Amino acid sequence: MQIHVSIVEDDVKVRGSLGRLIDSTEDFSCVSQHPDAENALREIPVIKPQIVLMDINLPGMDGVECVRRLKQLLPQTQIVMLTVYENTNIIFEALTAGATGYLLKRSSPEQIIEAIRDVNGGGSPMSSHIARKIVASFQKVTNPVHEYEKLSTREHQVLDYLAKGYLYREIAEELKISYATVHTHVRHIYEKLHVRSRTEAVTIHLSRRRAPLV
Amino acid sequence: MQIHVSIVEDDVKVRGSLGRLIDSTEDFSCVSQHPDAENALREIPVIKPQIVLMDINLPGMDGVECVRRLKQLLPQTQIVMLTVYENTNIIFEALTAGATGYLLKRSSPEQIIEAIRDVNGGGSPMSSHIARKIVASFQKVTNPVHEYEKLSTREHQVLDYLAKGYLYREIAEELKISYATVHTHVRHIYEKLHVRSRTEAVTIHLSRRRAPLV
DNA sequence: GCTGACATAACCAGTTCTGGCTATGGTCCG
DNA sequence: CGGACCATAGCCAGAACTGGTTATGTCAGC
Repeated sequence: MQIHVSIVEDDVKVRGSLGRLIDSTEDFSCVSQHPDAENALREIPVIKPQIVLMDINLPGMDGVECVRRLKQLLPQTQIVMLTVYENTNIIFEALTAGATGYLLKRSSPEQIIEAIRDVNGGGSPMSSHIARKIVASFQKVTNPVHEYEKLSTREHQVLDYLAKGYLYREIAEELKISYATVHTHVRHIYEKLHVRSRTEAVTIHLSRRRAPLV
Repeated sequence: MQIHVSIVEDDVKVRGSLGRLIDSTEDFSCVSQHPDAENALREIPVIKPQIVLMDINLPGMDGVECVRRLKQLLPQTQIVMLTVYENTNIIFEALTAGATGYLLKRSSPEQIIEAIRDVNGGGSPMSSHIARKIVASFQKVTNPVHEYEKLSTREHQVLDYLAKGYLYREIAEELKISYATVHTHVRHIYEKLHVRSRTEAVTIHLSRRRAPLV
């Protein structure tokens, strides 16, 4: 028996090529396509596909909210999120909302097909890159303070300068170390704090520096 | 009569070429060179040059502190700071510490000579790029809140997303506008807040959002 | 009706950051 | 002594940001 797949995606070109990809696969069938969340919520409960591919970014209601509602109506349906970027917060929200997998749009056709097969087989497909982010997100949520405390002395110093807006080059000069070393410290800081940018790290830093007074 | 110039610069190559540049100029004479602030503070008061070229970044005591002390000992001496980068904070500190001019190291030999002549003639040389930063710094110091209030509604929205660590691309998607427009908003925000990076803008943003509660 | 501010959008050229690696030497602990 | 950090440092590729410029349409206010 064929696996029925529905697609929710506002970009008509992406939607079309996904549909063709699915229909061109032996045991898959694209049973419906929806340009927005509202349309999807109206029609998918009737169609009852096994799998839904859902774009995160939709006009009007976003993909995450759509997953939340759809999952309530169709708990058996597996939903795989599609996104062009990796935003840790949204990944986390989508998963708690009920998504089963999480794929990057730049994934190859083979990977997408494989992912659908995986979900149908009880798996939870996601790029390894995203998988790490998810683990990180959970760690962040369940244990946010601990990680910050793990920063070494040097890493704290570097973070201080990052918060002041210094360039790597300037931090290197201030601390009399090389640019490469600053770079390495920054990477370690990001790993420990589970963030992907200076701003996110600084936000944590600033909030932590006030919190201890409580 | 010749203009006597002293140089404070830790990099021996830069020091050497500056010295040669000065000595190769008709009415200039490089009367001393110093590899660090401590050496400069010990010897320059004895030599009493008219002009001092001072590197901002020195091992041990930095150039700004050195200016502060040197100016106390030799109020008549004009000090021109040399730096490889443009950090608004340091520029401001150097000027309040007593520096008269501010030059980028990547300035041409002609510009450097011209700057020394300018200082000796009562001027205050600095690259136009730096001049703007200084004006901005003063505006920032004398009127920090006003500028922030000038942000338009859209700019405030964008700044909110910047603070959350969103990429331009993600902000564009959220607000349903193009990447280029986000870029434009960000530039306007930086101009109004007189900053050069996301982190600096976000720092102001976060501090403002707490302040009104007081 | 013009001026000024705002929101939108695009182009280009640098610069900076992010994230994979690998690697060495030091320290501390079990 | 081995293992686990830590601090240091380098290479590389790709992504993102910064800054300068130009341009268009809208809308409020004079």
